[in-house]
Amino acid sequence: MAGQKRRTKLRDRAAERILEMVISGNLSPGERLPPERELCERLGVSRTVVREALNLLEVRGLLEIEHGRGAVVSGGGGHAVRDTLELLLRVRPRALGELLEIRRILEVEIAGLAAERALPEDVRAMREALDRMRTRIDAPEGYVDADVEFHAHLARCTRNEVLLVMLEPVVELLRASRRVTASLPGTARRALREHAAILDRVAAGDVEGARCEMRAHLMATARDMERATGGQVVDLGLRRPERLTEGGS
Amino acid sequence: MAGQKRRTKLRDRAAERILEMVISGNLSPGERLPPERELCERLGVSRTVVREALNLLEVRGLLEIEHGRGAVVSGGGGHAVRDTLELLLRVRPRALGELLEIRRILEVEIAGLAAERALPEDVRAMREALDRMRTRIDAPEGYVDADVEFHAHLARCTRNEVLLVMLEPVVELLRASRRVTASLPGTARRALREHAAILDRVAAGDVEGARCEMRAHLMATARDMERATGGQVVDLGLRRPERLTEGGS
DNA sequence: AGCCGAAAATTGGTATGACAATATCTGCGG
DNA sequence: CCGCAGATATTGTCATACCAATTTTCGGCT
Repeated sequence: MAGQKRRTKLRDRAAERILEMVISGNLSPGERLPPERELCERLGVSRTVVREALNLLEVRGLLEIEHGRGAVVSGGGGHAVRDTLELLLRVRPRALGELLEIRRILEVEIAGLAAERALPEDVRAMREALDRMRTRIDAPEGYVDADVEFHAHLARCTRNEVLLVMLEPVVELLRASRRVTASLPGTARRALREHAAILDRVAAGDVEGARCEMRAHLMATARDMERATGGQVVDLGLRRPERLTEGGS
Repeated sequence: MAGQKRRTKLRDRAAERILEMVISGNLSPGERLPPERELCERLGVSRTVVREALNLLEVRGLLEIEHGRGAVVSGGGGHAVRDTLELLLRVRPRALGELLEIRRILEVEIAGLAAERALPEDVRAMREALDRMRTRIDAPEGYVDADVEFHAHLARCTRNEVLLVMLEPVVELLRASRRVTASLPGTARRALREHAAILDRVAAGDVEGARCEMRAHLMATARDMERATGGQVVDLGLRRPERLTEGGS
């Protein structure tokens, strides 16, 4: 026979071909794919199959499909990993502690790598982020945002996008927890000091020092969290009645 | 109207409800879900929607759908993360180097955590794996398998499943590369020595020592790979004409 | 001409029904 | 008891129709 067995679902083969179209067609993020009906003709399958294939690629993070507009190539594709891990957490909540451990590992190394690779402009931008943090130190909302931004920027210094992708879900999930710790008196100011210390070591290119400061910072944060919750494992607001998939970037 | 805006796609709301059914129903991995038609009645939507919802949950790793049999709850859910990262690599191949860096970070810490948490039976099992490795040292196939198994078992010692999930894709992708380095004369024997050294430190509970040995091992491996490929970035056989999704666990 | 809004065209979302492909169960005959 | 063929259950694919959101077109008005 010409083709092998039809064991693989049509949906998957269609997704594969669409993926190849995207890759070989050099479609940059933001560009639109042909509409479903046209893909049907090109691939020689029904619209059902094309839709399932597009859905597959959307869930995997390659596309973003919008009602009435079409499917566009997604940049980054970070939310795919995040959503997957989020689902994992909802099925097995005990995985949260494990995720925290991974975050600890990665962030410490991130600090080290940042010390190796940060450019002057990175340092400058982070100083500004730190300043913004300082001004909003009494507004919990803005403070948490600035805090997250600081960590994100630090990660970006590593010039490792995949690292960013793998870290993003964790950070996102921890937003709520930071809000908890930020409500404790004094912690915000202390965190600010620690961030400054990290940035100082990064700016100096002191790899081991940066790692060390980050480790200290994370340990202090963990201690705060424990204190704030009375040793309980935190309920990080994982209830999400809707939005199993992602909407905006 | 009772319900709020219809902004969220029916597919997503259906997936959410099915997910809740799985969670609240305490369905263990391996158990079957109701057939599509029954879900249609229960959720009050068409089969189209139910199918797209099930597909979503399958891609996310919660389910495994088999033709003619139905949808069963999947254990682990590791392949979901792997497939997502794999797609990322196909769209942006340059991400491979970044993934390697992440692996380096994680494996070093894994060695440290293993030294903290390995149980006697773990050590025993790993010694056996090492012995199997020793006997097959001249058969590249079996050697690579044993090597991968050693690293996997080490990761399992951390008692951190999520860590395993995040590491799996990387290891899987690196199988091919290990085959390359294993073909160089002497490397297999040297890797064996290094593995033994790591295990020795783990068994002794020497956290820093284990980290150190692992770091040395990875550096040596990287050097070999560089030597074997003449400094080229390796082409790790990422071509996969089919199977965008996963079949077996 | 230029602006604005309604109508038309485009495109994804949902519903329905039918049939094919595959797995599982059932009962008959040996 | 075993083996095998048919019946049954369940997912996979197709075709069609219509709904909903968005974009584009175009005609009327200023």
